[in-house]
Order: sequence, then C-alpha cells, then structure tokens
Amino acid sequence: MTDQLDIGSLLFIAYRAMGDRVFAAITEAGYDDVTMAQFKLLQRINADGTRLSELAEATQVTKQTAGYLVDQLEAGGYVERGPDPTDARARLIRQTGKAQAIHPIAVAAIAEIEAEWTAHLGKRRMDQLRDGLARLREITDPYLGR
Amino acid sequence: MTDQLDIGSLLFIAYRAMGDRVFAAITEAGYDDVTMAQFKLLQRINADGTRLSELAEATQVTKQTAGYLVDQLEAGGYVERGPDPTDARARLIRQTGKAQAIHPIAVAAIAEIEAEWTAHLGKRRMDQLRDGLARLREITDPYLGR
DNA sequence: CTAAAATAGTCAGTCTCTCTGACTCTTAGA
DNA sequence: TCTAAGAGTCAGAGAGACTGACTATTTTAG
Repeated sequence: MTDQLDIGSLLFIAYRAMGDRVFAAITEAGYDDVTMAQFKLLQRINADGTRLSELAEATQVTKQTAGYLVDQLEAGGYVERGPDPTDARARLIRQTGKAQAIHPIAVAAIAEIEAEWTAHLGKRRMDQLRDGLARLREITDPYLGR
Repeated sequence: MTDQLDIGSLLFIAYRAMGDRVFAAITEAGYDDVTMAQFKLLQRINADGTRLSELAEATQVTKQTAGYLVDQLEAGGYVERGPDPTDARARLIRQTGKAQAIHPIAVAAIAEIEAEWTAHLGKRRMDQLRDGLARLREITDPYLGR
C-alpha cells in the first residue's frame, strides 16, 4: 500500500512539496505573518477585486472561513475591503501593494522548483505534466463554472 | 492571477477533487466516523504493521499528531497497536479487518474518477500524467528516503 | 408594486487537526 | 557503564474549518 500509491496521493505529495517551499520562501523574505491558508486565498484575488463568496467558492471553504482569513489579511495590511458599486450587499476585496510585493517572491520560488522538477523529469515530461493538470482543471475546479 | 494558476495550485485542485470524492464514497458506505486526516494515515500503514514515527514521517506530521489520529482510529476499531518484537521502545500499528474493508471502496471510487479523467484527457495524456507524478515522487516524497 | 425567496456577508460557538515543550522508557555507542 | 539518541506519550495552545442563526440587500413571482 505504501509503494503503490494512488494518483490522488501522488498529486498531494507533489503539491505539498511545492507548497511548503514556496511558503518557506515567502516567510524567509520577511512576510512571516502570512499563513498558508491566507496565502491560498490571496492567490485567488484578482486585480479588479474579488468578492468574499467568490474567494470562498474558489478555495472551497465556507464564507465564514474566508471571512476569518480576510480579517487577518486585512489586519496585516495585505488586503482592503471596499464597496462593490454594482451590489450594496457585497464588498470587493483587493490586494494592497504589500500583497503584490509577495508575488515576485512566489514566482521566483516556483520557477526554482519547476527547474528542479524539469531537471529530474526532462522537459518533455514536465510539459506533459503541466498540460495534463491544466486540462484536468477544466473538470476538477468547481470555481471554473463561475 | 486567477486564470493562470501555477503548477502547485493545479496539483492541489486535482488532489482536492479526487480526495473529496473518495472520502465521500467512504462516508456514504457507512464509515462515517473516519475523517480525512485519519484516512490519509490509514493509507500509509502497510501489511506488516508500521511504526508511529514512520507514519508521522510519511504523512509529514509530528509524532504527536500521528499519535492523536491513531488514538482515534484505535477507538473506532480501525487499527491496533502491538509490540514491535525488534525494539521494545516501538509499537507496530496494524489495520484491522474493518480498515481493510474500506480499501475496495476507495479503490472503486478512485477507479471511477480515473475513468472520468481518462475520458476527458484521453488515455495517452492520462498515462503521461500518472507517470510524471510517479517519477516526481522520487524527489518530492520525503518518506521515500526511508 | 409588493411580498417572498435568494444572495452577501457577519457573529457566535464548536470541533478537529496541528504544533511546541516536557517527559519516560529503551536502545546503541564510546 | 553511562551518555546520547530514538520511540512514544502527556499537556497545553492556536489555527482553521465547520454549523447555525442573524441582518441587509437584491431578485423574482404573483
């Protein structure tokens, strides 16, 4: 059972390996008050601002959980809540400059890890892996039905 | 940022999609007292019995966390703790028949999801995906250095 | 046009998982 | 032998996730 893992466990092992290292890079760069859960949420906020419900759906947590994480990000100065001009019930969550500064750090860490993975798998297999995962997202990302 | 996700997020989305469904299948089959965290641990117990430290390392949690989960699995009748004949400090954790009965349910659920994924990607791309992930495990699974 | 239903978000409470730190018991090494 | 390392447990704390109940606004149906 240990040697022949299912594809789900294989996905998790790779995800975890990358996630831990990207997160470590961000922490080491001085952003040590952002947690993994907060960072995942941050990644799903787009430039025009994103609603709490959308973030909750994208990250597959309840609105309450998303609200809890946004509270913390707001307290840390990473996001701002503003009104949504099209709907007075809703509020738009936007990244601040502080949050945007994290982006290049994450990108650099990801590039480094991807380079290691490419060195191990070879460029062709790495491209196939990325392509397969991107296509799979079409049927596995609930948020893509937005 | 939402449309062009990094490979880490892509891995997570696919993992989550599979994990949720396998877990739902197990729950629906009546094993509704097993949690996701417990199931992940269960998957890493091999036929000869596995030490707590090994489980902790394989699932990337502390020994305390692994112990907490094993306590619950033991209370639910899914695992048993026995002595390790080769080392009196250690104990071997073994799956009971009840835990083994979960296995075919998980396998069936995984097969169903993989069939859907194969239908979407095509057999060639699916095989490449599985192959890529398995090879990646060589450098991303800390437990493989056992 | 108004009343009912749906949607966006918050507040309160709880539970699970995870961690750190301190401890015991056993084994292995100098 | 006796000291260091390893296996596991106990205790305490915090993060993140949930359900349920609530307010305010928008949409839909009659």
